[in-house]
Amino acid sequence: MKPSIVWFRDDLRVADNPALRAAVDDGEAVALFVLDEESPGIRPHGGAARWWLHHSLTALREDLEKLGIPLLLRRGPAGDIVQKTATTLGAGALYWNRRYGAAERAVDAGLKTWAAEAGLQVASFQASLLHEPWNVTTKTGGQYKVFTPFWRTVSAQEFRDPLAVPAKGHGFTGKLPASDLLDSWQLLPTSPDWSGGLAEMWTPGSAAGHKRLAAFVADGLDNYSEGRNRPDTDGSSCLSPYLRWGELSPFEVWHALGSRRSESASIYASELGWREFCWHQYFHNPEIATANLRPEFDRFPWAWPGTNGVKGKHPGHESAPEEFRAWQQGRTGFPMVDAGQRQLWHTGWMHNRVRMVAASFLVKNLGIHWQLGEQWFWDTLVDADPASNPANWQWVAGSGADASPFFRIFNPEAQRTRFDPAGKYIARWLPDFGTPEYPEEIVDLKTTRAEALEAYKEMKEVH
DNA sequence: TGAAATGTTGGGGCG
DNA sequence: ACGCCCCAACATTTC
Repeated sequence: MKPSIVWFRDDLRVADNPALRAAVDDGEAVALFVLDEESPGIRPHGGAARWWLHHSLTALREDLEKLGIPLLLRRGPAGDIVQKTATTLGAGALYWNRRYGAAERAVDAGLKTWAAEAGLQVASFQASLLHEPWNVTTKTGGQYKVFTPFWRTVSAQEFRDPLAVPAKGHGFTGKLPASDLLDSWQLLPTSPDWSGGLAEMWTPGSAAGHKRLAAFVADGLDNYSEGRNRPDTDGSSCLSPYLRWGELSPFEVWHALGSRRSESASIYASELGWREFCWHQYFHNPEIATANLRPEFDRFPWAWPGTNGVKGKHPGHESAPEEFRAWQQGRTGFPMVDAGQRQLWHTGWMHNRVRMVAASFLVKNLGIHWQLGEQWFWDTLVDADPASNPANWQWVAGSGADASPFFRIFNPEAQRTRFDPAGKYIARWLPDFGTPEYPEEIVDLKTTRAEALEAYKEMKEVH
């Protein structure tokens, strides 16, 4: 009896895992994870993501061990590695859950062709999205560009319930090919080890994800419509990293909401909808992290255009690179922005409302291209994925599909009064606020706002 | 999932 | 009682 390989990617869980289920149903299963930093077009993980991945793989290995299924770790270009591993092992079948980036799909398609020629059974499954992007189209057959009609259509459709954890006793017990030691990948930071704050806030792994989900449904969901806006409370679900790494599936999360139809439950459900919407945009626009979805933004006169060759210089922003560093390090002199950046640096996560404020400030008050902000978040967030992170940055910048209008400019001070009225959030993350050490405001909100609107007008005027 | 500028309204003080 | 002014409070428009 030949073993089946289940190739894990962004689905680091044993529950609700159709690929794992297929492998187990076949007979004996071997799990494989490939750290692929070489295949062209696949974005290498950021620092915070590497930390999460290390611990997530440790947790996955334990969960698989309970089922008796061994986990092989290999590093290199996934196409070659999977092929070699399957050959060495003498595997009879190859299963995985689908991914949606163009480069990833190219690797997967190549392997499907190879497996079919080599006589292996091969199948892929839907696991990371509630709705496959190619199954969601407007009446005229195009992709949805506006969230509301997208969500109206999609949330009315049926989808499966989550699958149970497979029974144990289906693990492969024969001789295994060599596996890397997880430590040899050096995913954890050293000299310095900056991960202490991440470990304080997070427990990666599927078990912790399920625990967090249950706690949120019990304690946080009913107040979510208010709570999600308040960085001074625990109103966020904090499920994003678990969804990003597939430690929770969206089917499980949806299922956990049950039949609740409260306003808060609907708002939370629509956040899952935004996640789907971002992934669908990524599927249709593989270059979403580098190309404006609205091409007119290619002409936007950024003070600091980033790396995509956008021309232009806007008066008053000569020192943008230093301002960018101030933004990254949380010393802009605007407490809402600075507290957010310090929370991010410390925990690998930033409250969603504060993300919007910090992003708006970078793009509209500092005039710095959204790509630079996107790259910073990519490197520092534990929940950044290649779809949601760029899609949300383009949403803030106004260059996205169903984006916020450019002239919707957040005032970080007004946001602070509205959403952190007692100053609890600021006090938590900015111990130096109110002392002589706290930096001066690096720009004037009123004039930079006016300059941003002027730049936007300039972009619109060019033909 | 804004904010600022501009417009409108209506109550109170006052001659 | 009336007109006038002031100015919050709210509504609408604009960016």
